[in-house]
Amino acid sequence: MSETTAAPIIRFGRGREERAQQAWRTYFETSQRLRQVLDDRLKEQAGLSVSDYNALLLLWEAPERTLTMGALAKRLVFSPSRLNYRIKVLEDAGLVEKLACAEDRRSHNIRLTEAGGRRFLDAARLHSRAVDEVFLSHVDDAELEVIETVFSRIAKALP
Amino acid sequence: MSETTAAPIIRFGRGREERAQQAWRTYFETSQRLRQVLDDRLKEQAGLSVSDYNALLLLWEAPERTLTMGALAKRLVFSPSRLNYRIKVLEDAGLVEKLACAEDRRSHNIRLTEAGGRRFLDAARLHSRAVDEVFLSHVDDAELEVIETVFSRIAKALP
DNA sequence: CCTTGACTGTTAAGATTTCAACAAGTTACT
DNA sequence: AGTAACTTGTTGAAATCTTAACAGTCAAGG
Repeated sequence: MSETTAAPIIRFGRGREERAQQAWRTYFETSQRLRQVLDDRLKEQAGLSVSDYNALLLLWEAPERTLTMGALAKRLVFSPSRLNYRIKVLEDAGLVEKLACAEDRRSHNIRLTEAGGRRFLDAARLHSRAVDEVFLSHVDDAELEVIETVFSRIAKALP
Repeated sequence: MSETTAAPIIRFGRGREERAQQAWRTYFETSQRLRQVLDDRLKEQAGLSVSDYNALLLLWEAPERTLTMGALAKRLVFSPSRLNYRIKVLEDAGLVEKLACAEDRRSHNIRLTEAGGRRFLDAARLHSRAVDEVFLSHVDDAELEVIETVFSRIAKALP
């Protein structure tokens, strides 16, 4: 640690505050690595980024396998323009199609194509295996329940 | 998917597998939103991305406030070329300086400047407040310990 | 109607990141 | 020494993402 400063902000081993920040950091760094590993693996095995996979997942689950741009942008955490770009890519790859929307002519419906569905299912098999391997297999039931509880509580409180 | 017992076609009630995937998803989505919120907030309040903040944090803690490119790239989860670009930005901003390395002449030492240190401390105050608000304040001690335990276990097992 | 303001996406330009190929320095082996 | 293999970092081009400004549509009030 540092010797020069009189009152460093970062200290270890003192109160709840310090241990809490340490726990945060462990969580945060691991979380980042997890995402990286899963992303690399999915790209290699299925040629999809985790973000694109999540887009397909949301469409797969939606009624008619269809969602508007807005709905997608909100659930993925994407800026409208990022989504726009990404959808164009998925569209060019034939996984998704963009349709005019009758009720609201500003809006566009994005629908999973047949090929997109097949591609999603392939990826889902591989991805959930990877999630098991890097995450779930290291967590017992009680721990998993704590995680589920805590993170949904946090999600509710998020802006 | 379970090979050991006869797998029922129809399951009544959700098994560990389904609940586990649900917990994963809650964790994963919330995790993404957390990062987003903290990043936005730190950018607004201190003009630093969370990634850059973490770079400064690692340097702050290092002996001599100095690390090599390689050491930084590894701890941040950055490709060498991304780190290279980002360090150039921090260098231009005067927060960091790049020095030749005597022991290994391929290598470069990155050192936090005086201004970088001040900037880091400012950001650290704001950031740790934000972390409290969006994360720590929603987690009690027991839960926090579970999280610390689980995520360091996972980190150890990561490739 | 008709205007005003909000909502939904789109675009262009610039910033950042990835990817692949590359240099230079080190290490191990002969 | 001399060479091959590896490690450390850098580069340029292409892909991706952000930001700010925009066009079209809707919805509410006068």
